[in-house]
Amino acid sequence: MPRAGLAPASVTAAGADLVDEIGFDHLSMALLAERLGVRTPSLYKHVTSQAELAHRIGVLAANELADSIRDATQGRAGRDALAAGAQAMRSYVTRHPGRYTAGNAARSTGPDDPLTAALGRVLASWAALLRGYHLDRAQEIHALRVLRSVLQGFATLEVSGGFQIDVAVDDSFAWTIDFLDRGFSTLTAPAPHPVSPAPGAAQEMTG
Amino acid sequence: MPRAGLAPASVTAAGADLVDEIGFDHLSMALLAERLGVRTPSLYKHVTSQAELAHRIGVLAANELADSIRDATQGRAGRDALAAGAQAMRSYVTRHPGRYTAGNAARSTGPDDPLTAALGRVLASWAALLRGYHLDRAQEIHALRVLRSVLQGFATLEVSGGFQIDVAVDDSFAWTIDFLDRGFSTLTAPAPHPVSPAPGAAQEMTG
DNA sequence: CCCTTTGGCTAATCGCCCTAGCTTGTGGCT
DNA sequence: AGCCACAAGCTAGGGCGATTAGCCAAAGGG
Repeated sequence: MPRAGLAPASVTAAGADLVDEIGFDHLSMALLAERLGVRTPSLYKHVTSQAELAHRIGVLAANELADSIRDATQGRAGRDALAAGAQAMRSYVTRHPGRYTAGNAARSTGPDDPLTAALGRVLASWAALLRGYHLDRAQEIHALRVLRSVLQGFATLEVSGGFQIDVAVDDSFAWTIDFLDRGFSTLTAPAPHPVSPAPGAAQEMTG
Repeated sequence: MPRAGLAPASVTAAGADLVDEIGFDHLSMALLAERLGVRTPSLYKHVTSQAELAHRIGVLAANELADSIRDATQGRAGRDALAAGAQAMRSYVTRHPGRYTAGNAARSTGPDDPLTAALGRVLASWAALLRGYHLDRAQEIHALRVLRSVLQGFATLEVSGGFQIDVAVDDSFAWTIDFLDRGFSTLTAPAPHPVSPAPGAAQEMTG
């Protein structure tokens, strides 16, 4: 009987494909084994437990997401970068809902956990993106959290079917990016004393 | 041997308490039975399956959340209402993370499903809250989705430990409400031709 | 060509969801 | 007070999925 030629990475990859098809919470060792043409216990030669498998899928997802965002925002800045990055994330979540869920479910076990680095990459991308808005330090952290909250919430609601009239979801997403961009932009302008507003802000308010 | 005097509602309530303590994904019939001083199969006299139990907990959570938001926003409008409603939700999620997860995991089975009504109540609260900003119809739905996305995302990230420096989470939340309020407020003002900005907006923009 | 390593298999255990069928409180009716 | 129907709890058991133990063969290096 020939061998299947599996490895931790290939098992993880197959698991990632599987959860995207059947949903993260329906992941089972039996199903994955069947998919790989192998008996269930054989998987344990490559992965110590189902929990570890789920964790690996989560790490994979976080890294793929980080790559997507990095690629999408390359060479862009400000509003363009925001739109591209947000769209990249939304598109990734829509195409890989199972992986994304795995990434959310995974919990970092410590600084050496590759998940820590992977999530850090995503976070760094958002932080870099916000740097284009020249916020002061005090607001940066808050803005970052708002951005993460919106994107996470929107993505979660969308894949879980929380938006009933799904016709307009694309519009809502564009509107959301606009909303964020305007919000972040107007943070850079305000001063404690009367000044002439920044051009973008002026157009928003008076025109 | 005396009877335990259980009922569907009391089983659901005990289950809700349980998931808040151990986390929604650790819910088990065995654990709940033990907690109620009863053998596992006895639970099936009151609940048809673990899935149904989880669903009931989700409905309970959605209704409790709707009540909290309604109570918090009573007699308030505009920014006050937004702050109170958002805070009510955040506080509910923080106190009842298991219930909240159950509410998110639950999927409506149809128009007769009480979950549909319960989620509708929450949605209606947010919609009523936004009505105070006098947005045009076209923007209302987008604004509603942004609001839901932010709150859902923030709550999820907070309970899942996604915000590392948890010292400043309260500040970030206040900042977020401010951000939303400013964003929603400036939507009411813009007109296609020069007009004097609304008082609130003017204050924001000019200092 | 042998031998070590290693990936795959079968057999078996454990835990948990759930069903079947018995037993006995409990509340209503006479 | 006594009887009866129903409902709530219990024990026993089936089934499924994760996991472990231990065997056996395939691959690759000497």
